[in-house]
Amino acid sequence: MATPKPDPARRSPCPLACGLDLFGDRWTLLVVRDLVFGAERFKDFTASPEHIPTNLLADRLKRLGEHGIVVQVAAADGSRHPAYRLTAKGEALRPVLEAMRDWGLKWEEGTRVLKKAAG
Amino acid sequence: MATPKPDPARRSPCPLACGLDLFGDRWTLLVVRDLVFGAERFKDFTASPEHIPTNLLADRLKRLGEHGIVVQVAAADGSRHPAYRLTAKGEALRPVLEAMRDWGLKWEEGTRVLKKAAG
DNA sequence: TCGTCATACTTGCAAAATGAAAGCATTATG
DNA sequence: CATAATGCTTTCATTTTGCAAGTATGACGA
Repeated sequence: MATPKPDPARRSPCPLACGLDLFGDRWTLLVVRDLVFGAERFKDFTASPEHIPTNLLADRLKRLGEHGIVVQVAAADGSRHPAYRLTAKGEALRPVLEAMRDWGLKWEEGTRVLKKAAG
Repeated sequence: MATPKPDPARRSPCPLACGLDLFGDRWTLLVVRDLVFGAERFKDFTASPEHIPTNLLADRLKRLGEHGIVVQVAAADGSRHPAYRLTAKGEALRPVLEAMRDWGLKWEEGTRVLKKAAG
């Protein structure tokens, strides 16, 4: 198979710019955070303190799915409602979240970690 | 001095959410990247391959200034045009950029580092 | 000092994204 | 079976983005 072409919509070959095209907004990394924290179901995400609008949540889950960061799996409890899980590519974002968390804790007054990450 | 209150506009005390309110968009961290790479003047930023619109660049430099991440300094070459520099708070974002860079390099096809960071 | 070019923005506007609210299937529960 | 919970979609006002053009100031050579 030929070498896959880089996305023509990409702004530059910079890995940072490329990442920001994917999760450079106010919500996407919070969804990833919730997944790291063990969220699986739609309502889990809406229960987070930031209260993401449901239309944005649906959109973000879809986008993350399209980019191989999230997959739908059968719910562990046998429910037929969809459950979401991080892929390896999604789990690999953990160091990004940790770096941002550390920065926030050090430089932004009044921030604190709310729970421990699952895993 | 009394304990400073947390920003009432803050979505939650989560350091991640707080950081995203500041740099959760497609451009802000690219501006920080350019500063790490040694950019100082307005035109330096516009010369980057992503070609940030000038109205957004002006807005982002202002916001970063208001949040103590960037300061205006006298230009090293004696010019009276403004020069921008990262503060310690801004330099502290370096691990965030590095984590995102590493993620992009590993998971996003065709990305590559364009230059070496200054400093 | 005058003219010219570069720099550093600001303004205007169309298009896209955001976010609040309500609506509505489908699934679970008593 | 009735009712509630879940997982979305739709609507629409507001905000943000991004392109293009305009403008004001600084730098520089004649």
